[in-house]
Amino acid sequence: MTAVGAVPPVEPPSARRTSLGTVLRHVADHGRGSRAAIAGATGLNKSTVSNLVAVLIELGLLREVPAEAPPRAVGRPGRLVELRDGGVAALGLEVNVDYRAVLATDLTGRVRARSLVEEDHRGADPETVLAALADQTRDVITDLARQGLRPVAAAVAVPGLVDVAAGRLMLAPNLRWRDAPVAELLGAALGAPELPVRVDNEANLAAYAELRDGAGRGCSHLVHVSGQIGVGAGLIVDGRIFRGASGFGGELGHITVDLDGLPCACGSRGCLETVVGQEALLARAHVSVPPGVPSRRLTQTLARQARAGDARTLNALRAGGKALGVALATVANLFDPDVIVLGGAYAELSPWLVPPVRSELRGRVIAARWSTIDVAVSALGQEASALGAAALIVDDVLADPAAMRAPAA
Amino acid sequence: MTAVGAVPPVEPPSARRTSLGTVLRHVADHGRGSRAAIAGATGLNKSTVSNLVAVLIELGLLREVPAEAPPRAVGRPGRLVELRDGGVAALGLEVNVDYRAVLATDLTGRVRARSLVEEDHRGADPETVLAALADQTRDVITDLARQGLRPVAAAVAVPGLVDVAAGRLMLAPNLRWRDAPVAELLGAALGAPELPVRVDNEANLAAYAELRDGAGRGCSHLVHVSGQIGVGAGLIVDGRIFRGASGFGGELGHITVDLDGLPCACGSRGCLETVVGQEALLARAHVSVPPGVPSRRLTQTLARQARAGDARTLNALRAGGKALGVALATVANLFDPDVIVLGGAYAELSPWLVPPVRSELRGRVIAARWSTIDVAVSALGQEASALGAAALIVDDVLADPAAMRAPAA
DNA sequence: CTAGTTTGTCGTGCCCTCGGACGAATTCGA
DNA sequence: TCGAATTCGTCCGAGGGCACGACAAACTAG
Repeated sequence: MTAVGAVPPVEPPSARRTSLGTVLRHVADHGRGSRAAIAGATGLNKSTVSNLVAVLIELGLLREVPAEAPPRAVGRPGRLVELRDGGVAALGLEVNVDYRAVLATDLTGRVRARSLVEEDHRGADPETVLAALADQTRDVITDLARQGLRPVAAAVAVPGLVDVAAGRLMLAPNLRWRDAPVAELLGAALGAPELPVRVDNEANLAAYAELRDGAGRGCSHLVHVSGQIGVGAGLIVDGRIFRGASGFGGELGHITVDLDGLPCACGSRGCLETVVGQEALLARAHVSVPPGVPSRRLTQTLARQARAGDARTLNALRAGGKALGVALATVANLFDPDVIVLGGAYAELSPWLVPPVRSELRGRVIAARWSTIDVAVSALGQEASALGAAALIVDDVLADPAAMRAPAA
Repeated sequence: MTAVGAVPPVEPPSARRTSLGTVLRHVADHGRGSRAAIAGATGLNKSTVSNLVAVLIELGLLREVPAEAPPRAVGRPGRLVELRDGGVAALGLEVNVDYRAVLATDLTGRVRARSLVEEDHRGADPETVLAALADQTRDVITDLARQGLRPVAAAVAVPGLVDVAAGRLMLAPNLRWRDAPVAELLGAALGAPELPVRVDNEANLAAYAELRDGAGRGCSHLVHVSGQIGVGAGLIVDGRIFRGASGFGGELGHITVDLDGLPCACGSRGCLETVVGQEALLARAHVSVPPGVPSRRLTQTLARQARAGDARTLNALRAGGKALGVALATVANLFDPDVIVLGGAYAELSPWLVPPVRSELRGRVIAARWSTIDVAVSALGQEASALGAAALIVDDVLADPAAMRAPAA
């Protein structure tokens, strides 16, 4: 009676779940293979793998490769199985300041449907915005249905502090949202209660996308810097999203790069944002900012002026690149990542930012003498966060395939 | 044939191992309890728990509580089991610049034997130093034997970059060691091949000790700053030691706090060490440093002068505290820890360092508005790293009790 | 066409956990 | 003082799940 609050902290691992996950994960990571090869690589028994593969095919997650090139080895050729790119799909959603994105991938990570709406959400009502996002999502789902794909879950990327467990957006200064139950609202608006909805921070998910499908493939420790309105970082530690004790991890924009620097909106001085935040760059480059212009257009203006050789713009980018390099050197000294990925606006500005960043890293990172840190540029573009959201769902499926229901006939 | 390199990546989880671990871990975390209570809390079946407890008693890890106060509930009273503080012991060792420490704890974490030798190891031969450490360890082991305790494994804390998997110390600038096979050398010197030896970084282990037995008990994310000769940090992420991609994580001493600061020995400028490293503090406080004085004495000198109200010393500590606060604000913005622990020399200097650190954190940490970060002072002293090393071994036992052999009669 | 090799499946047995039944130990109430 | 109620620990049987070995299938090499 007293122990009711202490119900099973870990639900029955059930052994089966982990085994199914082992096999599916192996196929996802190493590509198609025969049952015998999978058994050899995972350490499971051949017959066990056979059994597990049968279940996974039944669940619509794997399929036997229909025909194959003539085998080159002696002996009976194996019947290859691979991830099924039909059947199950993952939804990746994003609400950001001036756009909404929805996309869906199959298990292999390929995008099968997408939808992007540019709209300014600043100060708008969460219910309204999420209802619009739900409409978009329904369109994507019907598109999926035409391809024979069935979504199993959705993840939403939002720009702010998230309580992941509760699916709530605690605080999003740029949206001017506060304590919005995103998962609940979106679930209601979708009218599909059987579709689980997860919520996570946009920077974290962009970092995850880089890890899975972008510049950080194969890495375990990654830092993704996204210069949007502010300067945020998504951190991947040991292959998993790093959130910190209370979800505030990766606040790169307000680390101090200059003790006596300019005052910042946060109340401090010399924050990174005061040098390489979008407003700061525009001001230094003397770009006039009419109200209501989406931030991406402003980045394009900066890039155009830099390409044209405008001295003030080049100076702004040089100073910004140096500050960014100092900040990233600090991050590198603390986190020791495999790779740092520049995303968001910084991807477009990378020709001018990367050289000073590399130079500062060389000079300031202690470990640089032994192992150099890769500085890469994101190629995922605006959809990065939504891609990361979908990847999160794909990972859920790979980790616990048994949680899936078999496809309706 | 081709897959030989890919032998079982995870050895048979064996189900039993994890179950034994679940039960033992529960008792360690929640204290003594009856079999029925453990079953209720872990979700395992009563009979299963009975079975597992019997095995753990057989292994010498648990014991039934001999007598107990009269129970206050109706029904048959449970027979309580608790962690056995006899039988199994964990060895925590440390080699540092000017001392060697060995201690042993029982499973409950209580120190049962210790040994400390002050000696300058700078430039000394790894073989010689580790042979001396092995002698010390043997003395501790005989002391343990008198108490009926049997060591099951040892962990060594070293000040430098460690390849944890290989048990090698790659680089220790202060010791002037390079690529020393610490685990191997110590194992040979001990002449006890059945005693596994692990190696880890001293700052990491001190942080772990704070998490387990010190100021960070119950936290999951912790930063431990140790001001010794240099300035190092140990980071705990999600209850586990954070090492980074290549083991360089937590290099706090060389993050930039002042763009135009003093040049640093590392080749950069404005590193934290140039302000709050021991040399910097001593220079600013105008303390003369005769050669060969252990660093701890110098810290005591600083503290004495500060207590006496020496203006130059107070100024040095004020400036150092501010720089430390700026650096820790950066760490907090990135890592979002529950608690920051000041250890090493900073523990002794904490009366003068903590106020400016707290003040900078308040002003510069974005999350400080919602959740304040605790700044604590280490109470573990010089033994912190060795305690953490022993805690690591205890954790190994708790995680996989079946790896233990039954005590010799 | 035969020997050799590798693959996938099937039957058997073991390990481990669960669930229920039952004796044991204690409190409460008559 | 004694029985009812309650809770604890153990025993026994059942079933899930994996490993092992045997065997048929499929293919190459000569």
